[in-house]
Amino acid sequence: MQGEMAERILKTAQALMIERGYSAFSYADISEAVEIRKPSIHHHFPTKAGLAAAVLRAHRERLVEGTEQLDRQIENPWKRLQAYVQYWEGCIREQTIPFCVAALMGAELPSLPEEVQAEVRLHFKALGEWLERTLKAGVKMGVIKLRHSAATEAQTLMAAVHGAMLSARATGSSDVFRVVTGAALKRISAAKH
Amino acid sequence: MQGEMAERILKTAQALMIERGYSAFSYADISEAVEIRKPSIHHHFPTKAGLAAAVLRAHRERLVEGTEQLDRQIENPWKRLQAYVQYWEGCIREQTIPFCVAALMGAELPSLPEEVQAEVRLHFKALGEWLERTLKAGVKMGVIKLRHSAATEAQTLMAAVHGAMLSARATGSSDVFRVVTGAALKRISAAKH
DNA sequence: GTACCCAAACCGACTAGTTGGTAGTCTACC
DNA sequence: GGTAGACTACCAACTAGTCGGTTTGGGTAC
Repeated sequence: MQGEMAERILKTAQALMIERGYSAFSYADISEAVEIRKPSIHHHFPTKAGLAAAVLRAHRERLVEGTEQLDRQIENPWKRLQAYVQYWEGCIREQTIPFCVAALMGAELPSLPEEVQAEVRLHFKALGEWLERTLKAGVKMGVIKLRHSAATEAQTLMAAVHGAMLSARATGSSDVFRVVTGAALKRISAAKH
Repeated sequence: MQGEMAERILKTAQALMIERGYSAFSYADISEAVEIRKPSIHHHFPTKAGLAAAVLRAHRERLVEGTEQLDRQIENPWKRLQAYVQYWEGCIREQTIPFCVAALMGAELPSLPEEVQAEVRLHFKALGEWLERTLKAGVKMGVIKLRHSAATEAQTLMAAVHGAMLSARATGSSDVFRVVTGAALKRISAAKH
């Protein structure tokens, strides 16, 4: 991919975007955290919009890679969804990645540069498609049962995850996230409970 | 409450906050929209944090008034929840209030002034409590049936609404919101479907 | 070996514009 | 004559981004 410094800038930018959103982080903030002069950041990422888009692109690539790995390693589609949700619960609990960058950018969407908006939309599309695919596979295997269309249930699940993230941030506790997403998964499980 | 100009500033500030979030709107923006000089805004709202807090306070007061009205006018608790959701669906469809200010501020919470953070938390608390109260009343009346505790189901419903708002903004369509919240309501309805 | 070239990485100094906020003044009204 | 509301003029701090220049390490021709 790119050099080590570019990688460090990307990582720091993501952390700042997650903490503050797009317009509340600056090149000066990154400069301080990465210990590099401000103009040098422009050398790696000429514009702020380009940097934010790169952060989102990397985030989406990790999503795709992560879900593909789940598809390979876990046979049961319901447990794949559980693993996805548990991954986020860990991130929120440990405060390593306390929010999804793309979801946060989604909230600020109208004020974002077109370049960044496009990346946000791609993330929602990619996540929605994986959820729908996985739900359908679960129904086929008899481990998931749905009351509505797979598309609707996928959107419902995504909304539950994003909404639970919001509540977790507002209340300052990962418990809400665990409880809400846990209930959402239980609801579509075909196993008796 | 206050004077007419203060009211206009509040209204404009809310619209800007909903569109852009906290840090991406400025006194200059309000000045242009309301047609008043920038320092005159400081006369009504000395600080930006105070203005944002006032916007959230007003928003919460409308929430409390609105839900109290629903409690009085609609006997069936399930239909009260439906009315609440339909209100938002209309706002999103007509793009009058395309997002909940408090939810958006919740996403940006860590970067907000303490004063504003407190108001955001109060909103989540007030909404959660009304949802829980209404769910319990519905169970008592036999129009709602729950699979989990009322507290969990209230948090689930709130997450569905906020997550659906996010998806609606990201996709630019109110359909997602209608479908997701519709499914969430159907799920807790005691009526056969 | 060494003289040369090049591109990537980096930096100090700077720009034009914006930010939230202040000081002091003017005016209209009770 | 006091007060509320609005104004002009201003401030220091910060914003993304630019400019010209230096350092560095790797290739390459002689």
